[in-house]
Amino acid sequence: MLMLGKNAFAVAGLAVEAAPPRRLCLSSLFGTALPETIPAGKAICWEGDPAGCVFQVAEGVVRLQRIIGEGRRVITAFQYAGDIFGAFPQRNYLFTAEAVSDCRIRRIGRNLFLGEIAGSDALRPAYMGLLCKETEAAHEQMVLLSKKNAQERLCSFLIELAPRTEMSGNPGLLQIPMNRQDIADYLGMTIETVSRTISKLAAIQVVVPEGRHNLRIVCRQRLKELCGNADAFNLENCHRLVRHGSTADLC
Amino acid sequence: MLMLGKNAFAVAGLAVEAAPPRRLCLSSLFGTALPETIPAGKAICWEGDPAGCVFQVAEGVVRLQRIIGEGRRVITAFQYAGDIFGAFPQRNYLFTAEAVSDCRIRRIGRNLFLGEIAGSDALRPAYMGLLCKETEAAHEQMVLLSKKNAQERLCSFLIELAPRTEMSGNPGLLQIPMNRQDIADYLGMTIETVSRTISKLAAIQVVVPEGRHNLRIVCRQRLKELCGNADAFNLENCHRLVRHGSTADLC
DNA sequence: CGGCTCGTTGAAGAAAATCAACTCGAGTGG
DNA sequence: CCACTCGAGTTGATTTTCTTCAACGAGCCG
Repeated sequence: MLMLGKNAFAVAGLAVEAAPPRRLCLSSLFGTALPETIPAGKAICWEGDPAGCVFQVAEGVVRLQRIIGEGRRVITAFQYAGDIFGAFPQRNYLFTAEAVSDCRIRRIGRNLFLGEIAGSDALRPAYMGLLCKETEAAHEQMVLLSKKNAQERLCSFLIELAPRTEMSGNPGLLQIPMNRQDIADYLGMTIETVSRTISKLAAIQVVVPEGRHNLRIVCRQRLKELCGNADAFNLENCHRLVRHGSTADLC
Repeated sequence: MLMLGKNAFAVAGLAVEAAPPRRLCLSSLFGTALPETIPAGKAICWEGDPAGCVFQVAEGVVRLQRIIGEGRRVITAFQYAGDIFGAFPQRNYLFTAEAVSDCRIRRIGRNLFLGEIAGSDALRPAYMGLLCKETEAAHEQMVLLSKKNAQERLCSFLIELAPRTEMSGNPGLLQIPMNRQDIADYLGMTIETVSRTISKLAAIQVVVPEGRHNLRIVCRQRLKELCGNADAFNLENCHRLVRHGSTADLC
């Protein structure tokens, strides 16, 4: 039941093929492109290379990463089935993209992509939406890396992962396609800390690991609370604002 | 000589007024707007509010920040004279903007701004360039927060700050308009660690603090090396790529 | 001058990294 | 089918780094 082969992570990408062919949707631009198969670990594009193509994940998971000196790697984002990456109008890729699991991806030329968007009043808002979503994610990640502790980081990751890899028909059971090193490099921690933190969450009965690559969420509410996101604008919050020298009259 | 009042941070914004009135330049869109004076600490716009305006810093420094629960603040970016912010096509602001020092800013309506860009083949690339620069900065910040230690963070900050606030006529002398708490919240550390790290850099003769808000860079080359950025794509680097499971045939 | 904020420094503590041993499970080959 | 191997993951012990708490000092303003 838990025997997962290399190819076992094709789940949750179901909606992509069924996407409506209306040209309102950025996905439709990839409709004609033949999906390529990318084996796990193989690179799709390289940081610094001229950004010739825009990609869509049809199946599997892709990591976007940067390498900085002395073997340090930062994963800036994961891309799941349906996600489009490389669409930012940069001249060169800001990241190396690699398949986390065996993937199928589609690609189209960047000029074609941008041209279609420029020529369509319907696509432009969708494109802007994509850019916004990406920036928002980047900001969220900055907050995570800047202010959250190990447990909050991991919980945030799981909550973010849930809608992407939760098994339909088995709610609460997450697939975790990436290995511990990937998670660590995404969350700015070490594999040991990732491992320990998962164990700790298991100990307090918030999740139950089922093999290396599956995790059952026992108490989603609790998991959300452990993310360290302020949902309530409370008094404490205001005090700090003042302490930081803001004269904002919010309180 | 080092007596800096509240208003003393208007430097380095010299080029803005003199910007060419050609419509090639995004700045020209702000040409008609009257500069508003914003006292230090005052907010310019709020996170979550409808993004009604786009702003340009005419003079001074602005911080873009997010508050998350329990008094935690993250500064996602500083904006200096000439910089445009709030231009991202989000419906709502992703950050609260506050004046670090007394500022003069210009604002124009978001719809006007985006309309002008949509209507001009010359402005669109400039706008795209702005978005790219911002994303690139966000990625750089993720790397910093994810993998750099205190010293590397501070050095990176100083190197980034140098071209913005270095006093013309006195090369090597940086103005540091923001206080220690701002720097700490930008770099994901505490004021104490910021202070200690500056002292340490001073001890090894890389910089010399001159008062609270000025810093002389003694050895810029050394400072750059201490940033922890990989400039060389060295062997070590490749080994790690392999270790991380990449089959990339770079080596 | 005195009070105040901001910044610095020291000492103690906590969190995560590092180093190292061990476990588990998947794949291999007899 | 079972033993073996190897890599990934876990767990423990130790160390490092940064935070936290606390005291002190310097500049600024009335």
